Amino acid sequence: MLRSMNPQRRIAHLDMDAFYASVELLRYPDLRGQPVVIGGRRDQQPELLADGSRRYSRLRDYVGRGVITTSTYEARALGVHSAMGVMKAAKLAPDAILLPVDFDAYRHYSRLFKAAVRSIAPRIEDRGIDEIYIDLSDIDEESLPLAQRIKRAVFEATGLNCSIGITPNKLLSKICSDLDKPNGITLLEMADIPARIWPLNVRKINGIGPKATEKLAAMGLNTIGELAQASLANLQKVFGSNYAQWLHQVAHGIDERALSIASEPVSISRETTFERDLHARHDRAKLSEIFTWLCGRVAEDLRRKRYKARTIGIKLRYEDFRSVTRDLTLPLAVDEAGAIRRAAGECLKRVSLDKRLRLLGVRASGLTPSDESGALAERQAQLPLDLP
DNA sequence: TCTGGGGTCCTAGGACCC
DNA sequence: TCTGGGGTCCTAGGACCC
Repeated sequence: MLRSMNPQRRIAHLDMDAFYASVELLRYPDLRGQPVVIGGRRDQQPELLADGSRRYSRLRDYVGRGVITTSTYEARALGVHSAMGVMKAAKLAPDAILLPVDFDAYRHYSRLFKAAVRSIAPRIEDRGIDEIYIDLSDIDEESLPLAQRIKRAVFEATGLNCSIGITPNKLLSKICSDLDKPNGITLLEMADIPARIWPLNVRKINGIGPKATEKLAAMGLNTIGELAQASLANLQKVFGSNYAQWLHQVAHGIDERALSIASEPVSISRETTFERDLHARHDRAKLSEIFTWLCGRVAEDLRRKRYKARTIGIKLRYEDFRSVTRDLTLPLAVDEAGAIRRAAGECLKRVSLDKRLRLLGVRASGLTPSDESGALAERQAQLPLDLP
């Protein structure tokens, strides 16, 4: 790769601390210092009382499906973490405050913190609502004061804290931004890898999830250092050759990936988990209503973001949590609710509807910018004429 | 009282073309 | 009626991430 010819890079990973929960604390400062979790359904807004105070929902009052999206550090101390079912969290922390998610607010603060960082270092890679990579290679300033300056700019723009890792690549910076959370700065060089990275669990590596961690544990490999000492041949017996080679590299802290400064979406989707499982025949009207609604939302999203999609797909999750998907690629790209509904309806005919469903989703992929798709279609139509 | 919603990337097989 | 590879597109599922 050309990248390896470059002098050493300096890459930061910036991660907002307990982002959704911290945004909620800006709005409800009286909750500061308390265990607060964000998640569940969207219907438990705090109630404003006559004396101006608020009455909040408690975790113990919640009934139904849903997971925790984020929690404050006080709630985490009680064992409540992201992706945990709300009902399970309620057992651990019945008195914790429960707030509904408000993505519009989080997107607003997301734009603010990213703009603040860009004013100092313009080359950033978006990694979702609450984290970014920053290329600091061309900035003439020592890492520690630079990191402090970025953190200060983020705080001044949002009132929120973040944690930053600075290392020669994305892999290591991602690990490091987590090492001194919250409100931390971690700097690391390649020479520090044996002392500071190798003792960590393999799960700390972005790209090693629950399945790979379990397989590695079965091989007796728990720390990144143990993974680094493992033979490539042994890894290849358990993992595919590509993944085995990647494991071997990342264990040594090697990662030449460039930052992706601009990107186009690959797919746009909407899905919903029902309050109770629905049956295709018994709950036909309800299911049909939700299906049409999802197609409408996907159409809205496509038009708002100015894309058309040539492939429409559905996703079903059965009561036993098994999921299936079906796709249909159309001759022309679409962005209208009716066309999406028809294509998704065709997909629905190809799945079994004997068991009850807990989730239904609609997905649009094969995206083309809608501004140019007309011109593109014209060009394609002319193509045969241009051939010799 | 299990297990959300929005994504990306990879693999693998079959169709089809050259 | 005997058999190549390579390339692209489509579909389905799964791991992983935030």
